[in-house]
Amino acid sequence: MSESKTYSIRDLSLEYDITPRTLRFYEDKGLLSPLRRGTQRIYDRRDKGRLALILRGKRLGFSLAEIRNWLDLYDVRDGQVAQARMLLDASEDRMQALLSQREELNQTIEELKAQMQQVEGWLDEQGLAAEAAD
Amino acid sequence: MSESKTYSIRDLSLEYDITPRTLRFYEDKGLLSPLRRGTQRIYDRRDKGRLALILRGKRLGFSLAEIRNWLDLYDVRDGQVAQARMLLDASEDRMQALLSQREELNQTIEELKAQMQQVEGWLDEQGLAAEAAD
DNA sequence: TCCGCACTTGACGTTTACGTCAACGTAACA
DNA sequence: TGTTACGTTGACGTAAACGTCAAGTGCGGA
Repeated sequence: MSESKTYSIRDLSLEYDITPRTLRFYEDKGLLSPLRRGTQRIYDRRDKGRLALILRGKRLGFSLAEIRNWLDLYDVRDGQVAQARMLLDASEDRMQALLSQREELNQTIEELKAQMQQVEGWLDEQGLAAEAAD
Repeated sequence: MSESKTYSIRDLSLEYDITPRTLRFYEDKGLLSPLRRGTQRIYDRRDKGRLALILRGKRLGFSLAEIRNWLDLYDVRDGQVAQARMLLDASEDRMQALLSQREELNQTIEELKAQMQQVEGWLDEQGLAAEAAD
């Protein structure tokens, strides 16, 4: 039973709410490379995983070019030690980028929180003033 | 002494490492509206603050259109209570977006960390095997 | 007064990330 | 055996975010 689950282009486009065009575009850019059954694309579990990574990368604001460079970091490979070292180095670079993005995100969140509290405080004052006017 | 600090287009482009073209583009899109001294743009402290927010928004992956909608949330305004309520509602929406982005970012970080540990583990095994071969 | 340099406004070009046809193949189903 | 649905490959279109000229304006210094 090596009946591994596979997906048509429509399956994936429905599940992830993207168009088939998008999937073909990602393939064209070297982000995906599904098998073919005749002329038709047939995606497997690995393709699906990569697609999920791609879409999350996009939501985090990375370009397809950056994402393509990083996708391999998630492929467990059977390379040599030297390859593994380079992989680790690249991973550390990406980790740094992610951490600094988290820093900026945290700052943005804190600042917005402060702004909101300020407006809330002002609203409370107005409420109290209205009460006092009774 | 209301000598508030101001900046030329070049000042800001150098400080934030963007081109003057970019600053004019942002103005065209309604993100900035510096004063004019004759025909020249003259940016003040508030403009500079907005620019910093714009650039951070970009680094976090938001479009200029989104950023424009959110910039006003950071302007302390002298509006009515109804205005303040709408402001708070909009702020909460944005806060939700930021929090869920942080969630995705954290997941990405955790997954990459796991991958890295896996590769490190493999490297250690190789090291031990080499030692044992002595 | 003239030079040079920074600034200005168009206008068109470019890259990224797809959308949108057109024209065709194929596979299942009544 | 049609026809209906889904799939394919081009080819061209488009929105966002600028880059890159071109041609003119204004101003402080020799």
